[in-house]
Amino acid sequence: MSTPDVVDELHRRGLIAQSTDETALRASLAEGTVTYYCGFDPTAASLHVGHLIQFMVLRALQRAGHQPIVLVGGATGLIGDPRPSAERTLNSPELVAEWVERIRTRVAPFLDRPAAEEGLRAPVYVNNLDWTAPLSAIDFLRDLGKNFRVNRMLAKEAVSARLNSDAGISYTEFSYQILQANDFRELFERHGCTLQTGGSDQWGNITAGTDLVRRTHATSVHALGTPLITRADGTKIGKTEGATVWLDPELTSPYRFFQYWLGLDDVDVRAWLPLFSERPPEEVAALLASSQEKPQAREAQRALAEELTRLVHGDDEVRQAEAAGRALFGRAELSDLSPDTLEAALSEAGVTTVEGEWPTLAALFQQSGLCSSLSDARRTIKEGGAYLNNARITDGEVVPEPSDVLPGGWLVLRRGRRTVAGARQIVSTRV
RNA sequence: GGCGGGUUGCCCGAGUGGCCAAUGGGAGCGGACUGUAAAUCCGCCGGCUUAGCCUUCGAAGGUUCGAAUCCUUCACCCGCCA
Repeated sequence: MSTPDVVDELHRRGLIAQSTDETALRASLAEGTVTYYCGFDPTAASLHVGHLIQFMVLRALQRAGHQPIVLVGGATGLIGDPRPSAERTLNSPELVAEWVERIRTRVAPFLDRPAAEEGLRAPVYVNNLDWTAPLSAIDFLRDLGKNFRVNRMLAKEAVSARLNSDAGISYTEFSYQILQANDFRELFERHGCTLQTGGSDQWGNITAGTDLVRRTHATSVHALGTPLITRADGTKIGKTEGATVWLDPELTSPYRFFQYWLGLDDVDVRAWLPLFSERPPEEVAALLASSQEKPQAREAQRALAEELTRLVHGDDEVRQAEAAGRALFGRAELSDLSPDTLEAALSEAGVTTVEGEWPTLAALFQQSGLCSSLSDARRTIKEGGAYLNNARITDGEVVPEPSDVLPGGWLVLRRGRRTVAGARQIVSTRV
């Protein structure tokens, strides 16, 4: 029995949108351990669910016995890769450095855990600031710049889109592809890295790297591009209620993370399940069939929510998130829930505390973050979208009654069908 | 350096002296219908002590009874020319 081919697996799951010479890549992967890398730029304090697909590729290759390198772009994050729309705002070096660290610690579990538990190769972490910062302008122009033809650089989609837009493009962002190309060259020289994976929106930068290695080392190295994932409604992955779904639990609670996947529509979950699930193909097929036959059961959504929450946040958080969901969306009367259950559920959903007297309900909605302003809270109440303990609120100017308070001192606030927060009064001890 | 064009609410984009808190579209939010789905329909979508008031149209000044709209200066962006 031959070992399953990792390229086959990636294709089956739809994780490959484009690649360089695939025959050569397959041969290389079959021949022995390949060192491969994927880079993440610190453009925010955390990665988000859109980045998960890169980890799926990294993990599949790791499982096949290859050596991962995770690059965090301490240098490229200072420059900014060209977005199709407009120039990026530069972030301060201090901030970028902070994000680099934060991202690096969050990313570890994806590859370190399999290394520890299954004896796979442990990832190497690198920061491109290490080799980019020492580059002088002379080095950059003489040693690197000579390898790049402006004609080809202009032809890259990210650049040409901007050239044809009102926004134009700065020399800074135009240079980005050279830095990313140089990363591949550095990793080839330092670690023998011969494969880069990344999103298809990065394809121009990725091939700039394979070209550079070919020019400077007369060697063909490889690249794999993942498909760009969009939702059925055309919006980007990972946005919900106007907010990004981050991987960092400080920014997006595991509960909300779980709810994001659970709330996917049927079209999206069917498209995404193969991409994001590492279950055996038969299980994935069964879930897809279930989604077709009895979509209202939402089995595919639930399976995906459990699997990904477990991957990103761990077993305990899956249990908490599920229990919270059951408590807050279940049929049970809130007053029948035990204080412990209620507290656990609400702390997952989001909690606000009030010192002293209860404010008006409208103010409570604003303080809980459910509404962005008092006006917003009043508006929501007027529209019939605000609930206290699952009962619609009609007057926002009243103060909660003692009889409203649930066991444990909680009020359950809800906006719309499914955005929930808890509020509790703190009896301030006299100073 | 010269000439021209531009900077409007989350995004795109109307608006060239009062009828502008500012048309329209998208995103978002709420309701109805559902399956914690999609589609659809209806409503909302700067803030507040909400039949009223306050602060917005790159920044600062100015003209005017009155300015997003006119003038001046500054900043930034785009294009053509040098």
